Amino acid sequence: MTRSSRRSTSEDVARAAGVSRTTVSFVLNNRPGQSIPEETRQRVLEAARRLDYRPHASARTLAAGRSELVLLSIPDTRLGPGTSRFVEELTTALTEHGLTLVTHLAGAHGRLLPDVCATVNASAVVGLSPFDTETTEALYRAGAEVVLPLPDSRGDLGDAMESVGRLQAEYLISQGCRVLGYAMPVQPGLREMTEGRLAGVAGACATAGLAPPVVEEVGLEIADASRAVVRWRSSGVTGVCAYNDEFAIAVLAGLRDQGLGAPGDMAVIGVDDIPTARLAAPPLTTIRFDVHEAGRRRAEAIVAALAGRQHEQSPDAGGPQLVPRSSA
Amino acid sequence: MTRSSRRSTSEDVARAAGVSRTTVSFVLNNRPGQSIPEETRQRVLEAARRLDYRPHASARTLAAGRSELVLLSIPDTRLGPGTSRFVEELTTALTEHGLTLVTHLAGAHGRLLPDVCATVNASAVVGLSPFDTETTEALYRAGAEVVLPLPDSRGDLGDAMESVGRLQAEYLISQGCRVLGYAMPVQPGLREMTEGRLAGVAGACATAGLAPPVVEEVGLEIADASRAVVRWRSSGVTGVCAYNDEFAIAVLAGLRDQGLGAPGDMAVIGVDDIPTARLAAPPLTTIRFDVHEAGRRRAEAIVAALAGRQHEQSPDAGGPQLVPRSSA
DNA sequence: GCGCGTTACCAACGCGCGTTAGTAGACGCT
DNA sequence: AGCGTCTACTAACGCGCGTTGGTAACGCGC
Repeated sequence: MTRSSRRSTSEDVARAAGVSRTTVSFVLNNRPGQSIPEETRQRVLEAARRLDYRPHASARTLAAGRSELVLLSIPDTRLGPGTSRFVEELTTALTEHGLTLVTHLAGAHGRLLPDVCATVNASAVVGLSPFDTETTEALYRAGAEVVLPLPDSRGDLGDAMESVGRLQAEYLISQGCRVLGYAMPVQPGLREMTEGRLAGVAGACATAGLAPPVVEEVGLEIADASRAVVRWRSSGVTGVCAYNDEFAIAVLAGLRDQGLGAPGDMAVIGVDDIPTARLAAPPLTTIRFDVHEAGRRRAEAIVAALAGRQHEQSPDAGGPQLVPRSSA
Repeated sequence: MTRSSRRSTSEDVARAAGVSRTTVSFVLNNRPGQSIPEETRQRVLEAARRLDYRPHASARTLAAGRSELVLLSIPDTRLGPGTSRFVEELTTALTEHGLTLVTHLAGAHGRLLPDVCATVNASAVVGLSPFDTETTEALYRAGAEVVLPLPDSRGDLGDAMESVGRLQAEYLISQGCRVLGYAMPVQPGLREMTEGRLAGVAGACATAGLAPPVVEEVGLEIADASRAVVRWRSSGVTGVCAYNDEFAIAVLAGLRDQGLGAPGDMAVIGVDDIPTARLAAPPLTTIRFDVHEAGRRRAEAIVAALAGRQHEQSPDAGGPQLVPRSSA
């Protein structure tokens, strides 16, 4: 395990190529407006390759005054499968633009977001849901150039959430449900998303001339879900939109616990299309949205903002899709 | 959104406190062996607080020659719920030591690990399973001081995997199963973990004087699992250890598809205790391990290694635990 | 031969910080 | 008074890089 001396610097490359450090910098960042003959250029590139040279991020950041780090803040509430995949996509999409994603789990024990932003010196900070004004201010003060989504804008994610809820409800209604229920997580912290989705459901009900959905808080326990089912039944609910697949599966378990079945006694629809959704009894009807697409778009918004450009969101390409199975 | 001028530097603090930058540095890093009167010390701290000063990470890294960034490499294979939580724990544990975790999803499209290591200038690189010698070399060359786990050592995770498998098998055997099956994911990339766990299961069988487990590849599809169930039945298998809860739930679905049930026709046991495990039909017996503990221990190993100390692993505190429910 | 434009390059500054070497002043002892 | 020691600081260097403001060499027209 020869921990070989030290990494090579642009100085080393310059020496090896027989040019100055400046020239090396010009070549490697292929700076426009410089006249560098092909021969020299090749010599530098070759030397860099041979020495396995990689610019020192901190030095570059310090000199250039901006880093290529993007900080993603995720609420501490156990990140669900949907979020994981989104992070995954965002990471690769940003990588393609030369940016590196650092994810930070915001929570009680961890450091505060602006602190982290300052210590990693991120040039952009991204969240899943909009930051409040105070935090946004603090982030700018901590050195962030770009903060997304901003307090006012709901962010594409917010809108997406609403259309997800709408899609759920519309499908249940199309299947003949006249009274809908909504399975809402007991955990706080998901509120942002929850509210968006619930709003979508309520909207669809209103549009169809139905009463607003009967909201019940549900935990990921059979007993919990079972009680919720009882209450829904007594309210005449025949179709339930769940916050996500995990809660939908809980509702399914609750139904089983009551000796009932989906969709016969109550239709159930989730969100996310997690791997086990198709394995549920009965296989879960759900909403999938193209995280790949979402991650890519978010990444582009970040890149655009960093470049100072205004990024016009491409109009809802790759929106949420219904995945009909047997639970609704 | 007043993007207020610029972040304050130690120079600003020095000016505000009426001392030199050196003194500020001494105070804030409370460097030992310096005699700084309490009065001055307070003046500096107060000024720093008032100016909302936070040292510039890149500058500090550049000067000190080492960063406080730890890079975690995760295989591209969709990170399961277990991994997510581990990352979560590791993040908070490292944060407590003043280190920041950057997670990188290694995969086909992304940049290579040593590249990323160099660009974020990580001082430690951690993986879930040991890196090969070549990669390790490259990481050291990319500037990493600490690479963990090293090629030779299996790492605590490897050992943990084996004991997980053993625990699964021992429980099924204690429940009266004489021929065991193993549900192995079709995806490659999980191989490391899979093999560890399978080895544990095989070991337990051998110890009990039973034949080695009947391995079947399973995908997360009902049809797939159903076929595996048929094959296991024809091999006389009465208990199945699944790679993790998701695959266990698949097996459960496969049993249902064949009109069979657990544990009557075939006992099933998973790993991870994911949220939906208790919601499965029947509720899934599984193995939970204390990720909290694991993350903390890993973090301590990293910190110790960075400090140049040898870290003797505390002997398997917080090992895997059986969570008996009804599927086995 | 001189002036001018172009090409090919480089010295040197500064980013914000940690750190080393050193200094000015107070104090005690001979 | 002179010397040493301790306290309380500070000037200045260098980390590796991007970038500005040059300069030296060369060709070309007159």
